Formats: sequence, structure tokens, C-alpha cells
Amino acid sequence: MSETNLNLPRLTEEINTLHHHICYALREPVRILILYLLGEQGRYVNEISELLDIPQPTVSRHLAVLRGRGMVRTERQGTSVFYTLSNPHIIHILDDMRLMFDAEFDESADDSIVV
Amino acid sequence: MSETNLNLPRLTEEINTLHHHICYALREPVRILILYLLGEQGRYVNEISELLDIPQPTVSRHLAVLRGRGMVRTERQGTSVFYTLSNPHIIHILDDMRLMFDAEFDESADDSIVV
DNA sequence: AGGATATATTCGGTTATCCGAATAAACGAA
DNA sequence: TTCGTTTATTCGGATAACCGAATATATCCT
Repeated sequence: MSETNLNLPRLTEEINTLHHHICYALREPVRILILYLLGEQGRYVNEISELLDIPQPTVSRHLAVLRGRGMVRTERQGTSVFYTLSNPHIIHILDDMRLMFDAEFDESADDSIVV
Repeated sequence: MSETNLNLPRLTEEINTLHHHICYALREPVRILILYLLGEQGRYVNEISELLDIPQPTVSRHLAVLRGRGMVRTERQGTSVFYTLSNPHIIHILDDMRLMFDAEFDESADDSIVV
């Protein structure tokens, strides 16, 4: 029988929470891009839409995903809504991921099918 | 007109790479769990299957996703295959994510629909 | 109130991902 | 080579996520 010192039920629970709060938001590359854009400075929805050349409803939907996870904050200003990153640390984490595979992953990936 | 100092074409490209190499692998909670399991120690496929109580073909499919991105390495030993983490740093990154929303995200998430 | 602007949500339809079951492939032992 | 063991892959079918278009909501101004 296999054994582990990990508390699997608890870890599973925590990972589900992690996934729900953060990883889910990173499913779409465009959402990561929006995070970087907001990492530079706060933006209005139409600015994001313009800069990325993406229809406004699509941007709003992606922002809703980030908002629902508390990754961005909003401040209404008249008819506009100003979005900012809740926690800039997400950018460090994303940069850290990029460093990780820059350093090592590429050379070690096998050549089997990449789904 | 909105402007940004970000090099959007280049950033978009880099984010696509990031997403393809890492974020995609984090789409499924069970894959994150497998990463943690391998973070503790290397494992054979059937051990993972046993410990997580998941059918072996399902485990193999998830491992294939991780393998295709170079996140895990394999070493065949007879009929068995031993899996290890390519780069334990992924665990630090995941832990970092957990710390991030533990500290801040929960209190700031609004109550709109969380997709 | 009525119109203009900015943002959010809903609605169908398409695509992608996932799972379980069955099968295939790799290897060792007899 | 044949069998048993372990792992990998394939094949539907079900589900979930995504997008564009249309619509709804919120706010301000006259």
C-alpha cells in the first residue's frame, strides 16, 4: 500500500480553493494579459478594450471573472468604471512562472503530444 | 487614444507561451494535486492512482499533460514508470498563490456571480 | 423625463476539455 | 512466445467555457 505524509483531504480542499480563486482566472491568456495591463496602471473598461482590440462585452466578461475572485477592484466614476489590481503580487507570481520555464522547462520537455 | 508603455505584441506572445507551458496544466485541480504529491517524493503511476483514488488511465492522461510541458520527468523501471517533479519551484509558486489570497483576496471579493 | 455614454449581462451556438471504458503498448518472467 | 503487470492511448459522449451579438443597466446631462 502506498502512503503519504500529506494530509490529502485537507490538501485537496485547499487546492480546490486555490484553483477556484486564482488558477481558474488564468485559464484564458487574455485574462493574464488584462492582469499585466492593470499591473502597469489602473484602466477604464473602454481603455482595455481599445488597447487589446477586444470587444467591450468580452472585456467586461473577463473582468467579471477577475472581479468575482477579488483579483481586481472597481471604482465607479460617473458612467465609467475604473479597474485596478487588488494585489500586484499576482504579477510577481506570473513573472516567476515565466522565469521558471525560461530556465529549465523548455530543455526538458519531451516531444510527445502536447495537448 | 489610450496608450501603454507595455510592448503588447511581445507581451501577448510571452503570455501565450506562459499559458501553454504552465497555466494550462493548472486548469484541473487534480493536476495541481498530483504536482504536490510529486513534490513530496517521486511516485509510480499506480501509487498516484491509489493515493488519489483515481482510475489509472485518468492519472496517465493528466501525467501526459504535465509531461508534455516538461513539468515532470519520467524514468522507466521495468514495467513501471517513476515520475518526479522537473522543478520543485512550481510548489513554491503554488504556495505563494495560496498565501496571496489567504492574505487579501477573500476579504475583497465582491458577491457577484462567480463563474 | 429623454437621450447619450459607458459598462454589464444574457442568449445561442461553437469549440474544447474532461471522464470512463475499452484497447493498445511496453516490459519482464516463465 | 505467451502470460501477467504496468502504463499509455483512443474513442464516444457529456459538460463547461468561450465568443459575438443583442440587450439591459447605470449614470450624467439637458
